[in-house]
Amino acid sequence: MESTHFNRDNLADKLRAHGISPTHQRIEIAYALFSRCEHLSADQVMAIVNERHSESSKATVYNTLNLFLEKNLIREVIVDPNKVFYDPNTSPHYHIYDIESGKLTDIDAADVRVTGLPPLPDGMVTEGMDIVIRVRAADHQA
Amino acid sequence: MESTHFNRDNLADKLRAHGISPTHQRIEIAYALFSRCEHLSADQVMAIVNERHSESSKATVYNTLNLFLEKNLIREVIVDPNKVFYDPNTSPHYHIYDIESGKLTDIDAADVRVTGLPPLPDGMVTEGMDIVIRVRAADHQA
DNA sequence: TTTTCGAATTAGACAGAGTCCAATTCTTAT
DNA sequence: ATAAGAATTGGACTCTGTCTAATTCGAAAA
Repeated sequence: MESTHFNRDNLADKLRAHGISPTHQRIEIAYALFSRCEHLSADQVMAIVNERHSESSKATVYNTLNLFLEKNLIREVIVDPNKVFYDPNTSPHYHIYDIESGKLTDIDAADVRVTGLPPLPDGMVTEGMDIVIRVRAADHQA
Repeated sequence: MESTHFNRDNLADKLRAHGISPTHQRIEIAYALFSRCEHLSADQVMAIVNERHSESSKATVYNTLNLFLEKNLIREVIVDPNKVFYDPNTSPHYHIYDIESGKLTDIDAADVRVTGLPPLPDGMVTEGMDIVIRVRAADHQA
């Protein structure tokens, strides 16, 4: 099982599997996200993709990230009021957020159990649940 | 116990109790938040406060909301990538977020139990936990 | 009451994230 | 090879939020 190892070729397949035609720019953006398995903001993605030569414009980066979101290739994580993070991990999981460094860490949802939630309002359907644990280095005072 | 009923006078006391000198503008902003018990964005607060006459500038509204946050008079809720909501309810609670209307509803934390969370990384301390249940009207398709 | 001085407020310039648009350039099927 | 549609682009634009320097407020001292 080498499927965790992404290269441009199997990423193109992954895009096609999600109904996305794999253009050069889209593959580079997917590669940025999936090769390093991190939570990246749009401008981090842009910086990575354009490291060597200019590969993608700002508009394309945003278009593509939103397309990936729609097609459920990635998820967005909203913890910082200033920017959205994009998460290449789409399996159910929650997050630990270091409020000082801004670093995000995954928590596998499989082990987590939440009980005592009230019933949803009538005619409403769950789209998902986000849990964010905000943490801080113990020695720093708030 | 009529303490749930806020007027300008007991709001001034509430501000003082949190170490905030109660100016005219601060009281109006507090009144906007606490009289209606809703989740408001900064520009909603500004609109409410300036409904009749112009009472507070944009800078004051932002300064004041951030001051209230620091002094734990209110909390911020980050669910919408576009704007922060300010929450006059500081007792432990979570949120239901209607992704179509943007409406936020409180869930009392007292009944909710979360188990199976991994231990925190070494030297880290919890600042708090946010839970957001994203919902949608059942008939609308995603 | 008047003066004084630090605190609060203000307008408007600014910054950064993200969107929009019309023009250009790629894809791809024929 | 070509035409039609899709993707990409730069740059202008919007929106939320911050900053700054100047003004105004208000409480305490005189």
